[in-house]
Amino acid sequence: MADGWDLHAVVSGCTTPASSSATVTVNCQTNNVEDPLPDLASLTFANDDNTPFYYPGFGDNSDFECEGLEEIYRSFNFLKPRPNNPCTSSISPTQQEAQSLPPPPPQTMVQVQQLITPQTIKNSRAGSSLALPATVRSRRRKNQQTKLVRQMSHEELLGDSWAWRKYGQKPIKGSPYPRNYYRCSTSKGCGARKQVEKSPSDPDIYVVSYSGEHTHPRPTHRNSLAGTTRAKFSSRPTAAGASSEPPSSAGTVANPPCSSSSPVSASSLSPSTPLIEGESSAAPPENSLTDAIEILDDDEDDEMWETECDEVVLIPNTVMSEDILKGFEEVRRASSGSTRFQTRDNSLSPWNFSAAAAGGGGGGC
DNA sequence: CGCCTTTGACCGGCGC
DNA sequence: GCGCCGGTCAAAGGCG
Repeated sequence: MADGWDLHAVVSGCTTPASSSATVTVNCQTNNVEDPLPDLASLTFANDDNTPFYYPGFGDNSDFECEGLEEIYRSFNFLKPRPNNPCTSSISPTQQEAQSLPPPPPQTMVQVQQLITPQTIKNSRAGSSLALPATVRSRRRKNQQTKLVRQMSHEELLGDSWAWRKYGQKPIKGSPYPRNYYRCSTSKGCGARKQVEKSPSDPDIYVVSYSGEHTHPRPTHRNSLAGTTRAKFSSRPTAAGASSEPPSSAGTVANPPCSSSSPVSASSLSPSTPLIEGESSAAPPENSLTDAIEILDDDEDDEMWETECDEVVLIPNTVMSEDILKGFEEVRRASSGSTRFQTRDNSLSPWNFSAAAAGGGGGGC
């Protein structure tokens, strides 16, 4: 999908009126930011609740023009409420400049369609098809699904404290990488879901889509270690064997393509990441992606830039063990050189991201 | 034993 | 109406 991977998603009806229809655009500026430090500097990392991250440009409802998106982000624990701060008050000069500039090129953006209808709400609230008999599966209309789409780095994918379970993987037409599907496994009946796929335009970036709502508090630790470490290398071809990614451990492990979509298995993380909120929030990733967010009215595409909410959102890296970091290094070395790769213990390979993917961005709303 | 990943099949939405 | 495509299910097998 490369440059054209516009993702149509619907922001879960967490807080948006059922009659609303909007598009959320996440503009990943990461690759365009020469110096991410200013962005990081504008961040504050409090830890007084379960939302360890604070993102500039979000928080103050009175000034925040993208309230809907803010809520979405909040619901996903991407944001932390802040006392007061207008959209522009905390952004760096670089970001301000970006705001004053015309919309970035399409290839740097992810457009998320938000078409919330009563049916959408109904479906999402219903909790998902899981509760339905196999013969009465609830399949929401694709365009009506509410999603929050973000682009993340490997590190960011690692920093998700939610527990995710992979339930599917599909090759996506037009994309060399498969899309992986995860649902929250922290609590039964939790409707939070997550999709992770690798950006064709930048193998180091992952496109993560969140949908649904968490029906439980953010876990302080991952509750399951079982089946998280898969040391064996599977030669089994994946449906999307098109992946050009380095065979990740996981990849190799189970699906290279998969790895492609998500570098680290949440599960693989589980055992080694205690998820200390404070700690995680205090250490922004060097490669944090900087995203500009825009709320767009789907019915008024011509006015897509009208809201001018290109707020920069930084998703700081959370917890990453040394092993994982080392694993990344190994993966990168391997990917740049040989075609065959194996991590020291297989289980920590950044490419083994099944759940990690899940881990990616911090859970659905 | 419980939870995980993998993966083919199934199903429904959507475009033509 | 048909076929493509994406999302989900569920069986099988693995790991701690």
